[in-house]
Amino acid sequence: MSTVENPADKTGAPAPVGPAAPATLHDVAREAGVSLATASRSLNGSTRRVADAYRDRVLAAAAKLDYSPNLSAQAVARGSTMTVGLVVSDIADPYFSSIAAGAMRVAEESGLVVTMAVTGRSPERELEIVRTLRGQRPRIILLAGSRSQGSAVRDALIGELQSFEASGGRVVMISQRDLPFATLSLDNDDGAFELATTMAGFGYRRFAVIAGTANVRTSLDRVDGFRRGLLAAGVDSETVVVETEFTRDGGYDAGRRLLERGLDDIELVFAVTDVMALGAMAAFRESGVEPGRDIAVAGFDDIPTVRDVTPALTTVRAPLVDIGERAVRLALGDDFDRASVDAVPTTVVVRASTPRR
Amino acid sequence: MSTVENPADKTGAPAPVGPAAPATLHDVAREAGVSLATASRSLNGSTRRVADAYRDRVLAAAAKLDYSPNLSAQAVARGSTMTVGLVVSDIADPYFSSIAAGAMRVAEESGLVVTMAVTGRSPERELEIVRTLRGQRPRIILLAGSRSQGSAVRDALIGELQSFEASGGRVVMISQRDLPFATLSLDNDDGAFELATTMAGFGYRRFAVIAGTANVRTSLDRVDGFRRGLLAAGVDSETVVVETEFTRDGGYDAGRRLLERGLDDIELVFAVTDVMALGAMAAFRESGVEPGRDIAVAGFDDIPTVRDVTPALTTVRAPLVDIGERAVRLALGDDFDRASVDAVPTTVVVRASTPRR
DNA sequence: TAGAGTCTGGATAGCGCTTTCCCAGTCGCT
DNA sequence: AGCGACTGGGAAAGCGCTATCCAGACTCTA
Repeated sequence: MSTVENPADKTGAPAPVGPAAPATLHDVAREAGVSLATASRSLNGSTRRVADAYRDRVLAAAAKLDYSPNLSAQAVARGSTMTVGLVVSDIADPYFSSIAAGAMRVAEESGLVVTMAVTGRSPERELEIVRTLRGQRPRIILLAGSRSQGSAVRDALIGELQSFEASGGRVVMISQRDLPFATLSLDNDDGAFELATTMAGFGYRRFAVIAGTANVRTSLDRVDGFRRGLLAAGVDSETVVVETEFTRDGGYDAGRRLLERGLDDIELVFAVTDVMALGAMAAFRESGVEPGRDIAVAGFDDIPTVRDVTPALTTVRAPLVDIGERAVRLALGDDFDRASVDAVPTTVVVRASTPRR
Repeated sequence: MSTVENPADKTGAPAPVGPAAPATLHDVAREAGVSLATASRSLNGSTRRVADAYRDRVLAAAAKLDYSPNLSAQAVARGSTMTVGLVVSDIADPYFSSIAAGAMRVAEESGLVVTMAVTGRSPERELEIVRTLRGQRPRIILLAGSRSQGSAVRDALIGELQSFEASGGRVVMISQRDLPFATLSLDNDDGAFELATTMAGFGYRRFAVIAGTANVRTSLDRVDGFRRGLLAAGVDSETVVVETEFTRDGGYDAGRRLLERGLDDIELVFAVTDVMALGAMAAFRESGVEPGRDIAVAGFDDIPTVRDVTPALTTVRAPLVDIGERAVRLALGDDFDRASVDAVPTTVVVRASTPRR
């Protein structure tokens, strides 16, 4: 904002007009012929009343000068901001964008500004992001899709977040329930359990699971829940597990690996996320194995698109938007408890990809 | 950040320990036994050198106190920020989340912090968002999916953005090319044109178009381009146009309306966005009209999921992530031209939803 | 050995805003 | 008339930080 200011320029040549600095509150006050204090009080709801005559003059001056209060300056003066930091793994992933949509909705509703960052699933990047986020002094930091099992980076992240909390910030983790912060998690275990029993009830007996990499809690919980469900349903056959990336292409890749291995002894493939299931279905179909007919497929999350694919995907519905909303409401609550662990219930949604046998 | 500070409390009762204010640079300087200036110089790359002995002491003190620079204060002192404001219609929509992903990637690459806001497709909301965004004094404001044809709100929006530019900010519009700002648009017209001629080449002669509401430029361009293409290909039959919301459900609704009207004289339905096409396909299928067999369907954008639906959707590929990246690169460029209008080329992608006749 | 440069710390004046604190004016009472 | 209790404007002290300016300590050259 370096303004070229050269009142002594008498050359007649047009002064190189740099960007004019935006009007300050001072400018408004001068224009209105009132003090700084009065201008400030008029333009934001302070506790103090301002006589209408004065206020109108200030408002008019502000409009005339196109005044826009400098939020950074306000933050400094007030010692607090109206910001919430949202960090997700990948905003193009419907899982995260749905959560983000919910979070942003209630944040904006509450007059909060959302600053968002993407980790690309890198713990180092996540740490770095939280560091700079902390510099913003947000009211809330929301972490969705965090991951980092017992590493130095993880400890640093925890430390960073704890410092943040120590200075009055609030952090909410979404679906990473083994970090020492308020957590809003899906009922991954139960959802997968119920999916398994339901599928067993449909007559399926032999399963494969497409899982995420082992350091991701969400994946572990879903796999475990599924296994428990099978056990509970009396399924005793071995379940094949394939590990892969948490993306559509990861699922595709896992699908290919299953194909190579041979699908003869597998009746149903459970992918721990819908996007992975989608990828796997694509791989199957590409090889002439028709999902829903030759092999059943189920996912988890119920992202919007899975009802529009063919066959429509059986999955476990996670109220993603709702989770985003709840996360910020939780953080905003008067009775915020930094140790609370809420699990949002999930429900099995049966669709055409898993016909009864 | 109201800290309870009561050193005189001798009651023995544990002082109600409010959140401790985060360490300030002042604290660090004191801890390190140096001046504020030296501390500041050590902790950010200032032009001035500071002797290693001093710097190390400062760094150690900062680490010990868990210091995190207050970005707002820096912004105020420096008179500039490292922020970019990104406003989209709906972050859960893959169209926008892809653009956002691209934009965020290069923003973070450049050390910029992204603050994002969602308009929900409301012009009023958009205006309000831009107002508060301006208060952040971001370096850049990126508007994706803006809409507002000739209203008072539109004028206010333009005014707001112009004030922003006047004070050195940069604004880039994505795919809303008739606002007086630098614009990065898709080659909507050409893409639709080519889709039309390709489809005519496949033997289709009778078309329906699912369009967005009339005040959205992108929709208009796509419809016009499609019409021009048909004309150029010598198609002379009347094209049915249905207007609807820019969402999956809007598409579904339009599909239903087409079904009610009767599909006998229609061979191919072109929806101006993929999400709308997806909705329409769902409606068709629900009524026993099989897309790709009983009726051809084509979309626009090539969002990730459309290759995974069945039949895979013929569409016009828009390099969405790329657009997001280019938008912020454009804004960051030394040779930024606030009047530039770039159109990103699109390519027709033929898939199973539009078999040759 | 002076005089002119360089370095590099420290003091300090802001940045744009909020929020005490002070004070003059007005009101309602006795 | 006299006096406490409001009201509401203005001066000014910060908020946490940067950047300018100054001063002392060195290093060079002539």
